Amino acid sequence: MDNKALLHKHGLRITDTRLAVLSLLQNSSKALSQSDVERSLPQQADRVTLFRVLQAFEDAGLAHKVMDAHGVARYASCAPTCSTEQHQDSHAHFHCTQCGDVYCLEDVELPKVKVPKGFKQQESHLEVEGRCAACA
Amino acid sequence: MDNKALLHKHGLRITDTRLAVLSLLQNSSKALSQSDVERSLPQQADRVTLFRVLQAFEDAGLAHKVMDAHGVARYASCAPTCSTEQHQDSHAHFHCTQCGDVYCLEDVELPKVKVPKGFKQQESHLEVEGRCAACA
DNA sequence: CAATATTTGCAACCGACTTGCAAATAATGC
DNA sequence: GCATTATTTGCAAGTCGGTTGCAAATATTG
Ligand SMILES: [Zn+2]
Ligand SMILES: [Zn+2]
Ligand SMILES: [Zn+2]
Ligand SMILES: [Zn+2]
Repeated sequence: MDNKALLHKHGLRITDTRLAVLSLLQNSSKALSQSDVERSLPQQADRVTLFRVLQAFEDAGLAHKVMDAHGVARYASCAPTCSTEQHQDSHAHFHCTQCGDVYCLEDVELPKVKVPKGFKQQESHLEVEGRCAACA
Repeated sequence: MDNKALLHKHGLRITDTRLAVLSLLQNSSKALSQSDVERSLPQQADRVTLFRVLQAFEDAGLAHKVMDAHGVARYASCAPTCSTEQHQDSHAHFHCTQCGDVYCLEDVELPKVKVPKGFKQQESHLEVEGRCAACA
């Protein structure tokens, strides 16, 4: 399935910017911030548009958002099983303490945690810190 | 040991604002953002001062910083074993998806994760999402 | 109490995030 | 293809958290 069909399947109209951003995310080994996308995009697009494209991708289950160590949102493409209804991104993330880059890691079995009385658990995420290959 | 001695032990001068912020963190069941602190403080202080107080607490090992789901820093008081040299806050954190509040949880044994070749792991943190007692 | 080092408040700036609105554009049906 | 409609885009502008430089205020030292 090409990306036009992919966008359509997730209920989004096909535009040049969306196609370009989608490819960018798919071909990146790391999660990209909005400004990363803005800088890497072959064509140029307004910041607000990129903000909304990334937001739409997240809503549609095409990309998931990870906060980096500075609290800036970074996006990575989703597994094919993600949809508008539900994301299935249970994998861990690696945060480089030097350059700040964020990488998706494999799925991991997470330990059970005891929460205070009355609290309801939904999902858990593991965040790993360290140095990436370039910085180590 | 009272808080004056505690500040002194961590190499910080004793000021009214620092004492008040320290008590606030110690008596809070949740992690507090800078603006939480500003709102809850009995006395009033400039927001830059609070920023620097929290920053100093983190450097000194008196408080640790957790990013909430919106990428805003929240602070919680540290275990007595934390110091300028090293933090020992290996516990998990609970993030309420409704109100956004962050709570420190117990220590957990974390699973080993495989990272890409050349990457160096340092620390890992577990983030649990769900509803807190008030929101559930 | 004087001398010194630190902390505070203020003004100001930055970057990320967000919204409203009008113009441009994609999808739909003839 | 062409008109109609719903969506997307760009721009202006505003919000908020985080951050710095500097001078005034204050804590510590002796
Ligand atoms: Zn997903
Ligand atoms: Zn991921
Ligand atoms: Zn600590
Ligand atoms: Zn904590």
